[in-house]
This record gives sequence, structure tokens and C-alpha cells, in this order.
Amino acid sequence: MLEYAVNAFLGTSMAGPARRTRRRSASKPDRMDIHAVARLAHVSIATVSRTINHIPTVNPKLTKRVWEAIRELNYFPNTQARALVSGRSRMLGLIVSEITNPFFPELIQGFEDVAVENGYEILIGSTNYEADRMQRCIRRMVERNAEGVAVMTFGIEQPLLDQLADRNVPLVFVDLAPNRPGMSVLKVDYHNGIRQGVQHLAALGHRRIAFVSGPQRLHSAQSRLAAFKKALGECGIPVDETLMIEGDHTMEGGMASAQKLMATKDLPTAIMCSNDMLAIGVLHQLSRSGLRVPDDVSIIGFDDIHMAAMMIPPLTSIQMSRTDIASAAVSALRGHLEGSPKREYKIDTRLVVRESTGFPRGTMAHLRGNKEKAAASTE
Amino acid sequence: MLEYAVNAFLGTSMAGPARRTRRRSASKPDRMDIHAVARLAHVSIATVSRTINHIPTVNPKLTKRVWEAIRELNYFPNTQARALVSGRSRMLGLIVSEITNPFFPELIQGFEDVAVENGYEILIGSTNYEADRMQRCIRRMVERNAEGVAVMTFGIEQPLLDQLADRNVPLVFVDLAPNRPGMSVLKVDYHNGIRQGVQHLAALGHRRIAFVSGPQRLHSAQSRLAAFKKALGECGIPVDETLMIEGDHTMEGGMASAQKLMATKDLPTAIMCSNDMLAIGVLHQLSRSGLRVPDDVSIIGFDDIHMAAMMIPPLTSIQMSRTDIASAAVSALRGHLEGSPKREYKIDTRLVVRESTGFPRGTMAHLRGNKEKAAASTE
DNA sequence: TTGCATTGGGAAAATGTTTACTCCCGGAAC
DNA sequence: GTTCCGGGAGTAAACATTTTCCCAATGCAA
Repeated sequence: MLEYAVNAFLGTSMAGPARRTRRRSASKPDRMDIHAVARLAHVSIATVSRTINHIPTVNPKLTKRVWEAIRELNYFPNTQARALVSGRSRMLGLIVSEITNPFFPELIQGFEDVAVENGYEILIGSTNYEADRMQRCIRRMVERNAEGVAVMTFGIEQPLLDQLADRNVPLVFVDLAPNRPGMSVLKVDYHNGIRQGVQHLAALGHRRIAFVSGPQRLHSAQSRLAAFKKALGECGIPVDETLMIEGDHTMEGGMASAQKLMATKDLPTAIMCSNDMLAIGVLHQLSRSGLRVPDDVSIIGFDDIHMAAMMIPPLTSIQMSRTDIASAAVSALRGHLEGSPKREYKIDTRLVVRESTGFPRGTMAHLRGNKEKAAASTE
Repeated sequence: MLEYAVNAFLGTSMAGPARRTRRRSASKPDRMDIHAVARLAHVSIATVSRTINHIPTVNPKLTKRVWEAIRELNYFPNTQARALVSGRSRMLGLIVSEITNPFFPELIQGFEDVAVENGYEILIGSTNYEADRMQRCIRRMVERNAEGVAVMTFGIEQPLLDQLADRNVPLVFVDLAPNRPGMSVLKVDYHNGIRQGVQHLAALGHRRIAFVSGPQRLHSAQSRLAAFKKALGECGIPVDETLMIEGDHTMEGGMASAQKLMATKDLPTAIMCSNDMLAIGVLHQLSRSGLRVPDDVSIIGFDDIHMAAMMIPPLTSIQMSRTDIASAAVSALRGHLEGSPKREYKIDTRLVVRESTGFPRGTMAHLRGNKEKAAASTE
């Protein structure tokens, strides 16, 4: 056996009549596995394994031979076998509410990038807000031995997650998480961005600012509304409950909310929305009603999804970076896997000013007039 | 030299706590594996395996005992071990151009559903039109032993795929594929839907119909343009090359194209677009210029992405069902895996009429007038 | 009752790695 | 010169399944 010639040469005792059972490689010399590499590099499979895993005790000369053999054979290790023996699947799960909501693809993209960079593969599941889909997602994650799961659904169905919790799979949530070992939470600082937004509007001169919130059963929607009210207070603007409308985080909800606002006797000069889809709906409804943005009403969205910048006018929005969320989520899971767990990760938000916000109607009429005159006079 | 970032990372962290005991299996009776089930059901592990895999030669009585034991222990088989020994990873790859383009999430959703239904997990990669990302995606698929890969990028980088082709991994493409064993293609019948669209416009009375195409280096964009010209011929409308504008499948491209069209001496009465993003851009640009849709210009999009229905006005579009594409792709791959390969799968397209199409400007003025008078007279 | 075929189930090989052990050898210390 | 130590590399035991092969048991016919 060429395979064992090296050992004989090195003087290793072939003595043990030992089970010869495992020398299958003689019959299939073309099988592309670690043995093939070992044979070509004239080392043992253990050395190949150590080389691949960058274990520093390998003689550099052998290392070189091994890498050359690997390249020549275009070999790469069998993932399933590694996973089996190491007990680590090197897969992370990502569960989202609905993949067709533009917020999530951007999150997925970020998650994929960070995970792959760290050598993990990702398993995606979308629940579409259905409990049984959620159940199936969790089962898939468990079956595939996901090492950790990011539950980014903005509406946690706790009992369903027990299967994962019971297996001590690290979990990471947004906003809110059970306080259990192995679980982390990404705390979004809604207040910072929303305060910036309110200050921006206040600085422009707005005093009547409406807020179209998300469904109040969602914790994240509650937090956004609370942050808005707090920010109003900080700017010395009293809270007017008639300007707080509950929407549903969809464009249709935004259109309906805009109609409700327009039915009030005097329209607010600015509308802040709990997410961008709502803002887009409001935008549509206003323009359908002949109102111009930002000349008649200013609008601010939340999330800063890609589409926000593509609206007419481009939407001023409060950015919650999907990239930040994704990398924090991966960090959180890695933290648990590597024994340095952290309970909380902060996610910041910040205002991105575009063209849907301006001076309130009327107040700057003289300025605009002056500007026009100035422009005219240069001709 | 090949780099295994994964392992470098593993190397430092592998001194984990969990894996100290490595001796006889007798020392860990609580290990939840096939042996535990066998023990509880008083059968051998082989019988358990056969039961799980629905091999019919097992005595129904034993089958029952085994399933009961499985349920009682809440056991499920280790995926990595199954994959290792059976050589089947039960994973399919899905490579898309960019996950943030609204077309793709809907495709992914469909793919996920169909794949999971058939017991497959999916690995997602997005190339963002970058060759090295594509390369990495392919490498991931190969490393994880994807059993088949759907390449839904609408712009195939053939040479990069050789790694997959060389390993005889079944592949499925859209529109165009190398004619090699193991490869299938989803042939989209662009003509059917586009013909419906043109007929719809012609029936409304339109004769000057513009077409904003996609980048002509893309085969799918070429096909759409060709189908449009053919459909014009079928409706007896001569092709006017000045009304054929090349866009780039983005909203910005649509806005630019609309400007080009408005610069011509007389505006077409209808504009058909090579995809919905273009149509949305055109829509925006027209409304920005004070033209009303469909009163001044009718617009038809292509793809019928979710967003199309949410525009103001809701966009008439030609639907190419993502669900159909997804299930055809999975069928194609399964066909190869199960020995009944099929080279081609047909994907149909059809017109979905919404509110962005109407009578051409002027032609129906008397009707509208009559309608208004009629409405007035009822008061 | 015996012989044979058939069938169902168990033992063990096989899958490709990682890694705990072991062994060899060179050098240093006594 | 012997002993001890340690670096470096090889052997083989896990890992949790599937699958092949074989044996025992059963039934049927002679």
C-alpha cells in the first residue's frame, strides 16, 4: 500500500494485524477525500487535517506540500463530515416576518454577508405572520442543527420557540427577549433618531406634527410612538392626541390614516410615520388629494428602506441600519457560541434628510417670494 | 493558495467546554440518537433507520413501536450524519442577482415554499452583479454539497459555473442555458403576455405605443423587445423605431426614458415597459411633468411585482408568476436528481389590467363629456 | 418431518473528518 | 552514557447515520 509506505519507512509498527477493514481506498483510488491529499503529499490524514485547520504545530515544509496537493487536486473538505465530528453545523438561522416586505431583504443581505464572512451559512425562514409557518421554520432550524437563530419577526411567539430554547440554541431577538441564558436582544434606540426628526421639524418651524403609528400590539410600534411623544416634550411641543393615528405598517394603512388626518378641521403641517410604508401611503394619499409635499405638508418616514429614496419627492426618513442589525445579530450569536455572551446590543437610529420636509405652509411665504424675486432680478 | 477562513476561526475557539468525554458510548446513555430509539422500541438501529426511511419491509408492529419511541423521545435524525452516509445533502442552492430588487424576494419565497415542501433546505446567494460574489456563492454551494442550483441571475457568467458543472451538480437557468446534460432552462413565454398587453392597448384605440426596453446585452431584455415588435405586427401597427427607448431596468432609467420620450415632438399615447421598475420611473416622471396616467398616457409594466399594485394609479402589468418560476425550478432540479430530467420548462405570462391604462387622449373626449353630462343630468 | 424459499431484522461496514493517544527521535540535562 | 522531555507526525477511535450482507424464523410443499 502506497498509502502506508510512509509509515513503514518511518518505522511505525505495522505490527498490529489490526482490522484491515478500513482500507477502502485501494478499491477507489479516485475518491477525492482527505486520504487522496495525504497520499499525494506523502503525509498522514491527520497532518492534512491539521494543516487545513491551521494548527501551528505542523512543519512548514509539510504544510507547503499539503497545500500544494490540495490545490492540485482541487480538494475541499466535506462539510457534512466536519459537522458530524465537530458537532458544529456552522449554520445560523434567520427567521423573518415576511420576505416580501422590503425591510427584510436588506436585512437578509446584511446577515448573509456577515455570516459568510465568519464562515457560517444561513438558513432563511419567513413566517408570514402564521403560527404554523413559524413552527415549521423552527423545526427546520432544529433539524438542520442551526447553531444559533436570529428571530427578526417583530412579533414574538414565545411558546413556539421552546423547541429551540430547550436545545440550548442561542437566540437573538429585536427589542424584546425573554431573559434567559443563551438569549440576547438588539435594543433599538428609537428615541435618538425620532428626536432628531422632531428637532428637524421644529427647527423648520413646525408645531402641529402628527404621528401615524404602527399597530399598538407590536412592542416596536409602541416604542416608536413613545419615543415620538417624549421627543415632542423635549422640543416644548405639547402632545395633541387627536394627531396620533394608529395605522398598520402598510401602505394601505398610510393612505387610510392620511384620510383620517385630512378629515380633521385643520391639517397638521407635518406628519411623522412609524415606518416607511406608512409614509409612502400618506404621500400617495396626499398627492391624490392635491396636496404637495413638502410645500403643503412635510413627511418623515422610519426605517429608511431603499424605496424611500426613490419616492417623489425622496423621503426624509429615520434610518435604522439593516447592516448594523445584521452584524449585531451575528455578533450576538457568535458571542454565545464562543463563550462570551452579551445580553444586549445597541442599535442606533439617525435622521436622513431628503426632500419631503420643508418649511410649514405660509410661514415662509415671504422668504419664498423674496427668493423668487431675487432669482428673477438676476435676469 | 486556498484559504479556509472558517477553520482559522475554528482553530481558536475549538477548545470548547462541551467535548471532554470521548470514551465508550456506555458512559453516555442519555445521548439522543438512533440507539436510544432502538433501545426503547426493543429493535435494532437498522430497523429504526428503515422505519424512518419508510422502507416497506418492516413489520407494521415494529413500525408502530418505533414511531412511538421516536415520539416519546422527541427524536429526529441527525441531518449531517444522514447527509454524510447517504451522500445527499438535501439542500438546493438559489443564486439571485440582488435580493433587494423586489422581484427576487417573491421568487425566493416561492422557492423556499416548494423546496421545503419537498424536504429540501435552500441556500441563498446574491451576486449583486459582481463576479467575485458570484464566485463565492458558487463555492459556498459546492462546499455545502448543494444537490442542485437554480441560477436566477438574468445575466449568466458561464465560466464561473464550471466548478458546479464539473461536479455534475444539476443546474437550472432562466431563458438561456448551455445545452449540457444536467442543465435545464425555464423558457419564459414573453410573447403571450406582451401580445395581450398590446392587444389591450390596441383595443382601447392606441396606435402610437412606445417601448422602454431593458439593457440589450441581457437576453431577457432582448426577448421582451422582440416580443413587443412581433405583437405590434400582429395588431397591424407599424414599428416606429423612434419610440423604442433603451432603459436599464431601474426606476431612474425609467425616469430618464420618460424624459427622452417627452422630448419628441408628439408624445406616444401609451408606453409599455420592459419591467415594473422602469414603469414606475416613467410614472413618476410623467406625474412630475404634470401629465396624468391614464388620462394623458397609458402605461403597462412587466413582471407584476407586488409594488405594481400599490402605485397611484395601480399599474397594469404583465405578470410573470414567481410562484410558477420557483416551482418549475425545483421541479427541474428534482427531475435531474430523480432520474427523469427534462430540458425545458415553459413559464407563461399574462396581462393583469389595473388602472394605468385607458383610452388615448382626445379620442374619447366626447364620451367623457357625455358621461359627465349624463351624471349631471341625474341631479 | 424435512427441505427449501422467502422474508424480516440484526450486525457491522462504510461515509470523511477531527482529535486523543501514542510513538519516535533529537537534544538537553545530569 | 543514560534519562528525560518535548516537538512533531501517525494511528485509530469517535461522530450518527445508511446500507449491505447474512442469519434465523416462518411457511409451504413434498
